[in-house]
Amino acid sequence: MITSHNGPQPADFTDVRATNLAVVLRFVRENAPCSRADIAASTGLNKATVSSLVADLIDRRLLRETGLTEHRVGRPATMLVLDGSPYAAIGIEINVDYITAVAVDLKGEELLNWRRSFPGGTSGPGQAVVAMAALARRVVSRMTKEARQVLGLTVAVPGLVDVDGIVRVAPNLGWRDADLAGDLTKALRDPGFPVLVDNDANLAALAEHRFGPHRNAANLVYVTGEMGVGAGIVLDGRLRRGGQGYSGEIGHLELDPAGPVCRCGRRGCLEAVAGVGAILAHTAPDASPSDLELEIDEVVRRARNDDREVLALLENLGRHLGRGMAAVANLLNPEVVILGGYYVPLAPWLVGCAEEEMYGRVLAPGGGGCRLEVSTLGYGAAALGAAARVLDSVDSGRLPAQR
Amino acid sequence: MITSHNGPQPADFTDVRATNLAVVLRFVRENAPCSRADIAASTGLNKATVSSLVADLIDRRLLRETGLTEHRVGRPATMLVLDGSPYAAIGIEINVDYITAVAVDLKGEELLNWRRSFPGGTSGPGQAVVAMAALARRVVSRMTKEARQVLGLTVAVPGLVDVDGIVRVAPNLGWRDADLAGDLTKALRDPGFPVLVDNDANLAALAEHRFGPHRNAANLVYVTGEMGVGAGIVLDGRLRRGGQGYSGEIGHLELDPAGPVCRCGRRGCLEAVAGVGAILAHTAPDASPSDLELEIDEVVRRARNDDREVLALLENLGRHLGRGMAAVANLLNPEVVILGGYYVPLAPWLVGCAEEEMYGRVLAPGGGGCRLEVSTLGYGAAALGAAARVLDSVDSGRLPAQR
DNA sequence: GCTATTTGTTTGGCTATGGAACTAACTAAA
DNA sequence: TTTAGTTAGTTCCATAGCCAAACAAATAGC
Repeated sequence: MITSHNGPQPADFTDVRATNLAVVLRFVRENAPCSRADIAASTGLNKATVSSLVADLIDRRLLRETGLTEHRVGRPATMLVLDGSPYAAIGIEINVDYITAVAVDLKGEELLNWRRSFPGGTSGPGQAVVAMAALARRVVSRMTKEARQVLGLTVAVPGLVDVDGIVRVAPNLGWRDADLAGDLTKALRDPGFPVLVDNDANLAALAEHRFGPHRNAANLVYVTGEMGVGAGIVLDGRLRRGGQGYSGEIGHLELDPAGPVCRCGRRGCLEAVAGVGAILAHTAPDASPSDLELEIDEVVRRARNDDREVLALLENLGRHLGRGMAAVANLLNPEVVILGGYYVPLAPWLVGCAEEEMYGRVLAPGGGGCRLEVSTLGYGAAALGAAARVLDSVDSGRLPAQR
Repeated sequence: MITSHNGPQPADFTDVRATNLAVVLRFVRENAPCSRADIAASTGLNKATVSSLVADLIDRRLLRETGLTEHRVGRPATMLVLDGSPYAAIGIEINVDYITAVAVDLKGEELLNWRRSFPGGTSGPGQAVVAMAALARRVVSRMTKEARQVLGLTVAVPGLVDVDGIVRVAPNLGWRDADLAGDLTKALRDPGFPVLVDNDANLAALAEHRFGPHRNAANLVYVTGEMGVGAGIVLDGRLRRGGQGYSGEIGHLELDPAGPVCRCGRRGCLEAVAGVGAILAHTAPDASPSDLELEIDEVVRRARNDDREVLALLENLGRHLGRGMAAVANLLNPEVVILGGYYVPLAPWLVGCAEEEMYGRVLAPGGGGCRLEVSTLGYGAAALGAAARVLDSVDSGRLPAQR
């Protein structure tokens, strides 16, 4: 595919072909089932060209013909759909206490979703690589058994991942400067597919952009509330990682210089006043990070029972969150900000006040058209996004070889 | 040029040609003088292709052959340079008290830089359109007299400009929902070149990206300190405008809920604590907006004379500014944040403490590689960027017709 | 003057698009 | 049942524009 954004990148015919193959593939993904004639009419490509492109994609087993249309004037059309069966994309998410693996087919249909508990907190990625490699091998072998070719594997890490895929800092895992992609590739011994690493919020944003209800939005921000708070930024239809890959670090956006002390040492960081930790500090002051999910469940239970203290804490959190999101909305003007992670179960008590604060602070007329929404993708968003990362590279022209 | 970022956009041969023409043009812009052989070697295009492309560009009078190299083994090379003479791009910047017009040639050489005082503050863009049209006509006629073809005109406006070029709100000008591009096109009566409108900070960012000392940075943020504070965001080599075109509104980033009241009604906005108005409120409480420049000169004078009060105010402003820039750096991870507008003359007293605050707050290792710098483009940055906007569309493949 | 070297052009082959004509397969109506 | 009309998809050909290789041109150095 012809990439226009970074300097002199000459184009030739193979680029045209790749671009048009990707155009057809994406069109079918979004409009399946559809006919060759539909594709030609909607994309502007010539009928003959579409036929040639479709034949190519069928050869590569990316598309498949289904039945014909009936009971219409004129020759019935041969309908085309994405062929889900021959390929798989794998996404793995690692966190303090668990590893999640998902596999999806070309359509994005989830093929499997495995979660393994994982005793994190060790002093390096060594054990994690072993555990991830083991899990990945089992996923790959399952996919192979289903006669699927694995297109790629991406790992979502809660930390700073630089442009080369090196994990620079992952505070909750205790990692620094870990070449996870390299180590994992080695552990998998020539896996035959690319292994990538990226930040979890970035990948969750990608998942929303591809699979979420706001998949039409070319500009969206995904904000994840775990122990920390991170964001993934999609602008003009692509993930924006910044100069070194460290974009989206909003956890230490300073909201109130007189606020509570954050674990980073300063006061009033978004994370300290609007992270889920800000609530747990009151309701379960000595919970360990690995009990996070249970503690949140407890908060939800108390909120459901109209526990005054918890409701007040949640409202306070929501207001601070709304202020943070206003900053994001003013700076980036996305169509939507999507709350994920532990913000999801807490959303019923957060979103109202967060919205109120946010809309009141966005300068652009009509709030700049920016809505605040809650993720519907569940906890596995980052893992799903990791798989989506693989599909993205297919969609942008890196098709699997013919035959 | 083949744009890959927004949905199905099929490609054909003319796209390949346009892409490669743009590749050659950009290469020559950055490496002139150079030979056809250089271009082929560096871009990877075939020598024959380069010859054909260069011939085309010479036909369109975008390139010109200069002398030959001498005293080298082998056949001497015909050197190529951008042909500055036959074209011009016009940028106009409108502000409360003045209108600036600049014209540049293809190389970006400034052909003229006119500044007219303009009694703003009226209740609509009508007078401004008349004044701008008059100025534009004079610039155009000067360009025509120099036998230059005008490639386009862009207007920089201090306000929110939506994706269609409508000025939604321009507080200092008192405008709302003004179709400036349309009105100006009408006033110029079929000018024969495109007329565009964009936000001033966006365009200044573009100027930095093309002409500034950090022109290599694919990710940069330009922050302008006028009465308000605005930002222009370049990520992955292109201006990012957000969903509706309202990105970069950092003026009302809330830094301190207990801070001074902002003109927006809330407290502690970046604009209220780190806008130049925050100083003038103390040093010249009843200055009119149109005296801004004089008042800033006075502040600079007092700072040079070690006026304690002013130095303290500047340090305070710098610290707040640094905190705001830390938010930007954490969220976007640009290679550089460039301070412009009235921050430039005040920079000697601001940058030190702003940097200190910023670097201390950026989470990524090594500050994420993000530097804080001061614009060297002067007051006309937005007007220059407006002209650069025109050149950008040429560079991305919209070449003037042959002959 | 001869050779080596480098530049730029010419020629031919190849790929992939677009347009037009054509075949295919159906519905609807006479 | 035949015929006209409609839509789908293929075939054939012209064209654009890339690449590779051969070639012509112009120099330095011996």
